[in-house]
Amino acid sequence: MNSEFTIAVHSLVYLAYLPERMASSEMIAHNVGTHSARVRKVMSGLRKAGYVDTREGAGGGYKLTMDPNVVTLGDIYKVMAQGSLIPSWCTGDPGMDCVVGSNMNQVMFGIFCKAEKQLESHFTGITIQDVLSQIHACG
Amino acid sequence: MNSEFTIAVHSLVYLAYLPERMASSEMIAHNVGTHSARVRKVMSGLRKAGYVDTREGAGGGYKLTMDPNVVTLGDIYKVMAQGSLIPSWCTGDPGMDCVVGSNMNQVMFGIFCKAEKQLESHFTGITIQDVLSQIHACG
DNA sequence: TCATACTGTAATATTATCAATTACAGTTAC
DNA sequence: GTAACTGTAATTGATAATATTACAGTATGA
Repeated sequence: MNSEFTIAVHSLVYLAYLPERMASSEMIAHNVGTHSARVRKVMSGLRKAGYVDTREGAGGGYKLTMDPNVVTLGDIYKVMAQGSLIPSWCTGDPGMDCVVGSNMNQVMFGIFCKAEKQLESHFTGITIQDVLSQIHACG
Repeated sequence: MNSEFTIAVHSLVYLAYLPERMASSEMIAHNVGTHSARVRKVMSGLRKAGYVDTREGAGGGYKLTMDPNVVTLGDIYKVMAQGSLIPSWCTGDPGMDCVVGSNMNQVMFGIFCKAEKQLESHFTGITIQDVLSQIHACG
């Protein structure tokens, strides 16, 4: 699984947790446990998808624009990690003589696609606020 | 996703397809599109789990022992790729001061575990015979 | 207007993971 | 005894993930 998805979720939950709902890449990176450049890349994707606002320059940073009760992990998955379940490595070869060898690729692809849809719908059942609530329940 | 799972499924479907339900690692490797040593490693796991029988020596190879209508991809997943959905890379750090940073790891782990259970149950709904039937339907 | 504090992005290094390859001991059939 | 297999591990090579560095662009405030 793509770790950018996890970083994105963590960042959004962190923003939702902050009273101002705003933080710099440096602050987020420290909370997530990675480097600010990586956070900026992930946040750039979230901005393009409309989940955060960016302000460049001094005092700038990222601000959550969406309602944490509305945005789901499914939304984030679609933006950051869609297709991550399907293996890049495929077996068989369509040019083969054998029915099994020549069609396995296609059949497995179909199976993985369905699996991915189910995974997505699982994530769609969890909002950013849900994650934050679970975190508070940990304490 | 671990490609050993795909190799295992392909191998079992291939065995189920053969009239004798038997083949050497060389034959399987050719059909799958990888090397015999890799096939042997995967088949070794399937043997330990009881899905195939092995015969060493000349004229040996692997033989399907289970009913293709009974063995599911879920069974194979459990043996070959369990846990593959959970990212190895984790965000946050339990020793942190911030509630979010210190608990995110645990919460995300729980979410991924549930996701994995659903994935498993998706695979459990598909038998080796189902895959073979889908392949025949391709022609 | 200049220094400062940010984002955006790309390039490069560094690891980690995955897969191919090789090797060889052990086993069975003939 | 030889040939054809499996079992397993070690090594190499390829690819992907992550960290690091760098710097141009932009806003803020003295």
